[in-house]
Amino acid sequence: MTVSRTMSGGRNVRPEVQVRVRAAADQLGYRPNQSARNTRLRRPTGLIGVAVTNLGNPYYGQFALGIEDVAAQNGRHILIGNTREDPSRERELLDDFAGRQVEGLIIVPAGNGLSVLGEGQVTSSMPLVLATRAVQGVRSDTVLVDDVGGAVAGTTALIDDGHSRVAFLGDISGIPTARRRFEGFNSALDARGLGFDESLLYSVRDADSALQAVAGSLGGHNPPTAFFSTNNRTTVGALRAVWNHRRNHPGLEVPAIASFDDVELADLLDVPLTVMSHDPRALGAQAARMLFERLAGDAPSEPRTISMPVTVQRY
Amino acid sequence: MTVSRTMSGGRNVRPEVQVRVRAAADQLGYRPNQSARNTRLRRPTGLIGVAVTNLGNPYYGQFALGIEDVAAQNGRHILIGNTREDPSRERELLDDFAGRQVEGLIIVPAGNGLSVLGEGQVTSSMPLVLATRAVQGVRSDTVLVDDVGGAVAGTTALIDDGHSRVAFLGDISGIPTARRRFEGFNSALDARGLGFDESLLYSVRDADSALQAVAGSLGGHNPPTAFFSTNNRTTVGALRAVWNHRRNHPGLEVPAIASFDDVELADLLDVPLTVMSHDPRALGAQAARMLFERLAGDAPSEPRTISMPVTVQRY
DNA sequence: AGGGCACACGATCACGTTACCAAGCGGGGC
DNA sequence: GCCCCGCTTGGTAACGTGATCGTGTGCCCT
Repeated sequence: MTVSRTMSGGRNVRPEVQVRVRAAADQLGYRPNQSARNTRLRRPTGLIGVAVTNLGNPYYGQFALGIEDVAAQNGRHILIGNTREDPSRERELLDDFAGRQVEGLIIVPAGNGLSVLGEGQVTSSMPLVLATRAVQGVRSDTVLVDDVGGAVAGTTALIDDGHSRVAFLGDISGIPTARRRFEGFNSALDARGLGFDESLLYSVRDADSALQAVAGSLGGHNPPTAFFSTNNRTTVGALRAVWNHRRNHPGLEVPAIASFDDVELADLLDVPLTVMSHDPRALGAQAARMLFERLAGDAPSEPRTISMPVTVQRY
Repeated sequence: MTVSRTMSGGRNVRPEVQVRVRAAADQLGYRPNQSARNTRLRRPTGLIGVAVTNLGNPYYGQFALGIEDVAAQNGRHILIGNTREDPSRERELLDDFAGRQVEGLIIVPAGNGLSVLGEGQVTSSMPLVLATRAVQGVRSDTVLVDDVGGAVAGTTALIDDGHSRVAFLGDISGIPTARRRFEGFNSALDARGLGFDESLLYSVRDADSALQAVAGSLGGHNPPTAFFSTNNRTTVGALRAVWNHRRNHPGLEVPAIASFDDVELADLLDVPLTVMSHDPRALGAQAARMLFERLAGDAPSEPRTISMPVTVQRY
């Protein structure tokens, strides 16, 4: 008990004894065992479980950074996992997180609406914040991006530039975010009395496939004059394809791109670019703040949904 | 005990009983408590502690992804922390990791050579792999990047292009990696009988300060004709500055950049660019493999150091 | 019938920690 | 001198789990 007291502040332990205890601890390499501590105390573990769909995407790096910042301020650590958009991997992670007694979860649900969160097993047992995507049937705090509004604004900007034939790059069957952006895209076309040519819908998910799709599209007959790209990965591919096209066909009008998500250096490329951007780090921080508010009991019992603003910039 | 047996495979439990146990578990939302399990078993926790210096840098996102991949293959999870190059934050993280009984550590030591790893407290108690930077006095598995060789090759390429006045962008006092790259840079100059003008050493650490430095340098008298940039952050700043410079001074020779680390889309910018690149994801995966080899007892007792190759590309 | 054996299941304890309680000691007020 | 109080210190139990062992049951072989 004297050791325990010493290690946790030393209240009611003679200073001289504390010195001896600490010296012995140093010499033996003793460190309090958090696992044991947690079993005894049923005290929070100080861990937050975070699951993202693609850790390698700089977007989620910034997102994780935002969470880490806020977590550190609150004396918590983050346990991070990568779902690769795979629901079964998501389930593994959630089970593991639950077993490790994390205090709360911040999850970017895996694609397809097949997220296992819908089953509500984990959900009910601990605070959860969903990020960037909602899941049907799950009532929890959620931080979304204004996908529809952003897509409307970006698409409208394209139309105002005279584009009436716009292709869409994104996996609307697999990724809910892409679906909502498609919604905004479509309603902006509608609002201006333009239809969408279904043959210009390219279901791509990464930079390479987007590059192929755009190159093919520009090489076909009656090519679009602009591309709507749903995320930073597809934008990189589209930019490369358009850049190649410009090089190979000097003098021709350069196709425009509207990109959801910013891409570093894209503003220097001299490709007509409309960026619908938001700050993933702020999004992560917001999600973390909501989680900690709930943990502290400062949140209303009703789940809250916050939508992060999307700004449109032209390059 | 019947519950315990059921939850861990169900050996020697009647199927009918197993069904009842699982039903009850589902209904109660019961999940085995990992903390308790760990105390009882002194069994590994399945956790790997990872500390990086800047989670927001896409470089470390890829690095973490490489670790996560290998960790998942080995049934482990990663606990990730951001040191922000701050040794005291590094200490906090390491103490916390140790207390949580992580099985091993993969650490990018915080800058300044002040990494607390030098004190050897944590080091001795569990397997450790250092990544990208070594720490004086610490004998452990290490995965480095061929900083010196890469810098020599990149610098030599610049010289072969006719550049003799090259500025250096990087924080050589704060970041060991920058120091080694500076070493290679210098020895390449030496080898060709060129000296380095100390006034062209810019101690910058992020994109903004690099942009300022390059802009100032190009605006001064007797400006350099090329810049050696130590990492992807400083390269982004340098590219922007050079790009602005080209726009404002059309017709003038465009300054060249040699960049350690690749930057997405930089190849499209029409700025003479030499990239000394390596794959951070492979680096992370390598570090993780070394750690798991050691955990499995398959590693020689002598610490190993692996150097990841650096390739030079021209754009 | 008796012995042996495989299987099913629960009682007990230990893992490292801390809450709680009890005991010892010294000082101050009466 | 006595009592009470506060500080210090250690004994004990309990957190949720699983290893070990003992007990009970049913089956097969002789």
